[in-house]
Amino acid sequence: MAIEERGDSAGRNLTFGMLEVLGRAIVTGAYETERFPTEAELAVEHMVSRSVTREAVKMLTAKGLLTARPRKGTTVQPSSSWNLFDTDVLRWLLERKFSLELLRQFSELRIAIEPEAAALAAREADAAAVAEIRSGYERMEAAEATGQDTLEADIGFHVAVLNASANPFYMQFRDVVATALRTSIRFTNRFKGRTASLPAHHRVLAAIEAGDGGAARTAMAAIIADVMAMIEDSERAG
Amino acid sequence: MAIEERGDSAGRNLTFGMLEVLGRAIVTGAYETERFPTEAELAVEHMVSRSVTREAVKMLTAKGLLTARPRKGTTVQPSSSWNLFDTDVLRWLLERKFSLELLRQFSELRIAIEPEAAALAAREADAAAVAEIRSGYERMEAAEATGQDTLEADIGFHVAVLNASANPFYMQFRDVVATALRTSIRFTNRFKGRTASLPAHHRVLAAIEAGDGGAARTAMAAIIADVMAMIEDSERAG
DNA sequence: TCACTCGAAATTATAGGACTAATGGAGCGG
DNA sequence: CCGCTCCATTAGTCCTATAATTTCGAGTGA
Repeated sequence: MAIEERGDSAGRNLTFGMLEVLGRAIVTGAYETERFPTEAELAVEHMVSRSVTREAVKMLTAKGLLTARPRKGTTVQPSSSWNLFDTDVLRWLLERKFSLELLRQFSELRIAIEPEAAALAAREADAAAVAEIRSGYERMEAAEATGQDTLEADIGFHVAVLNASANPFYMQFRDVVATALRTSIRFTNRFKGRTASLPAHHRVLAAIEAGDGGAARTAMAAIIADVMAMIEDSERAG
Repeated sequence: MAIEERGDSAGRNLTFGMLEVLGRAIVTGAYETERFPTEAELAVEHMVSRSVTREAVKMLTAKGLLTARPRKGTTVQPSSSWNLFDTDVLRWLLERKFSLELLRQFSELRIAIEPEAAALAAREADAAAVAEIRSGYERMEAAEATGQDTLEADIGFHVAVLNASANPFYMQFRDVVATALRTSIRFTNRFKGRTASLPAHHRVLAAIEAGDGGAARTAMAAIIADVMAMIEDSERAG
């Protein structure tokens, strides 16, 4: 199959297109049973030059999905060495191999990150960062009223809190959280009428504005715990 | 400068060698004032073919350090889009641009991750994972006695706890924590006679063996808080 | 029979040339 | 002054040739 023929978005150029195709194939387990093709085979199969093939393979290598050795060929790495905090890898996983278990594991991570980020934000955030959080909250209020834009508003709020932590390691989770929330909407949408709790989010905002780290941590923890409870209910329900 | 002439380890091949050289140069800010060279210039400058150059650039693109567009050239991305949880990127940062601030920010992340990982480990760890943690602790005891191997034993303990969480997102921090601890030894070594507290680590082990998540969380939090206090003391001292 | 060496084959790694495509800017025409 | 066209620049793509690396097996000698 030629890459240009794929119906969905193939990326800016042939290399990025091939990156998407191969990345998705790898995370969905297409090469768990059969060996990964050689450069030459990939080039023929996807109707691109060896240069394009090699560059795509190198990018996947950089993300931890592949290794290449002369004579041995190119092989898929065990999933334990994939970089899950690479937004491409995470997106492939969530879009193509979504599972409640994966969503629960990701939410377990949020339990660690976001309350602590909120606490940091309460201590460290400057006026602009706090304004971003407030603006995110107000957008959620507006979305609540109209029923539109709820997901993006929710994402905006959580991203604003991460940004306000003034710590690059926490800020790193921006894209990760945004990607995960956006792709899991198919799941959360099943719960009609269940939107993110405005009062809970307001408690986070108020605590950060007051500079109260402990209260911000507690309030954010409550939000994520709520998400977590919903997921665990679903897991029990099957 | 030809890559083969570099004194330090250049990686398995020319492409990986160039990846290291360019990656280090970028994170240390070598291109903050001057524009990033074009493919052709890089190839000439490093005396490699355009193929090698392009593959190295593609790997750096995959890690979020570069973007390339026709006519515009290859440009360095703002550090906010670098993937800090890529072990290469983190290693370049810590080895070449070490600062107390960076170490403190990283420790702030550990405050979020490791206590929660310990709590998960207490709930989820199987016998083999617990055995790994115990073995890590015993290695620390032995290291304490001989004064050798203390750093690697400490790393082993913390990595074993992350592994025991049975959550791939927490396990992802294995290499990151290992890299950070290993490269910050130059700093921690300045505190002669100050080794990781054995009793504190034993409390973590005992809580996990007892399946007591709350106690494991508290005990691990104490360990990281101790590290954090040391860093903040140093920051005040200058 | 066993171990050891050495050669051949497979596959990635490297080099380099030719051409294409995209894009930004200069210059030209209205 | 505006807008269009054309040109220069740079990454993107394709191709071919050769080198380097490593596995596997054939052969060889004890």
